[in-house]
Amino acid sequence: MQQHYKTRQRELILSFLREHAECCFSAKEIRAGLKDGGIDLGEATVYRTLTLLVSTGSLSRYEGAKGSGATYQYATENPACEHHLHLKCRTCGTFFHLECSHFKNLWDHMAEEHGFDISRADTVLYGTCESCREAKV
Amino acid sequence: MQQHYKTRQRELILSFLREHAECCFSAKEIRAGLKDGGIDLGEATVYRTLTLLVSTGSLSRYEGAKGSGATYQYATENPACEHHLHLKCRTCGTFFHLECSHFKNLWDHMAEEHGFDISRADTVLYGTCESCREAKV
DNA sequence: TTGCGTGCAAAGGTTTTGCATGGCA
DNA sequence: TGCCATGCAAAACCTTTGCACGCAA
Repeated sequence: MQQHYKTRQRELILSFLREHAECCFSAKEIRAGLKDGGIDLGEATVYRTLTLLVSTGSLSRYEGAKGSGATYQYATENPACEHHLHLKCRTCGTFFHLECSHFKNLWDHMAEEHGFDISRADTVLYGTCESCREAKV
Repeated sequence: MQQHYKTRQRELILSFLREHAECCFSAKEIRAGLKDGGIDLGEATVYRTLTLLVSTGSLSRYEGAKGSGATYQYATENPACEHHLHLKCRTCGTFFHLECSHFKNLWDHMAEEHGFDISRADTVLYGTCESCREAKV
């Protein structure tokens, strides 16, 4: 197993995401966000760091929608996340976090009846949010 | 609203996906599949056609996993798909279709209690399949 | 000192776009 | 004939990789 050093860059990236734990950011946005704070990191470093932090469980990675790349988010280790669901509106692009115990049934059912272990952190349900549904009418 | 012509290329791509309605294909795979049949379409044409067919509802588009691109599948209009769920194993990459009435509860709950209209065709749940779970032990 | 991390530049893969030509209606 | 579609090549994007230098432990 390889060892990991604690570096300024890793701290910066992780801090940035921890301070905005309710949002998802693309690699580009993270880089831009840090740049706004006067910190300029290499592109490769950002990608390598994100990959590392996802593998250690510090971050979650979500596959991007059409055209855009993947997005990353600080992974809260709150046990409440067992019932946590991620939603993304196809129309306005908003990303929602939903706490609802109703979902536990689904995960359990999937695991017990279908042998599939759903990754809560990775999974995003796509659809249309309330505001956009109303706007369409 | 723009009009659409019925062209040989569109028919070919749609036929290919309809004949393999149980599978997902990347743009590259679709092109390769047609090439095996002696049909060589331009790259841009394939992408433009796929985008068009998704917008008309003939196809579903799924965001690809890390590294790979998006995949497309023939959109069956079977009402049974109301209970249809898509799963993708992060380990082996296998794509599963699962028919289970259990999910209707979730969709209904989402719509009624949270105002979010989930798109069945677009949504993919990520996790680990049975075989890979066993292999890990 | 040792070995991992960083930054730059270049490369890789997927998808989009510009433009002239081709084809449907 | 009038648009829309196709094909090629080039470009745009996002992400990864190679390599020399820098830095944590």
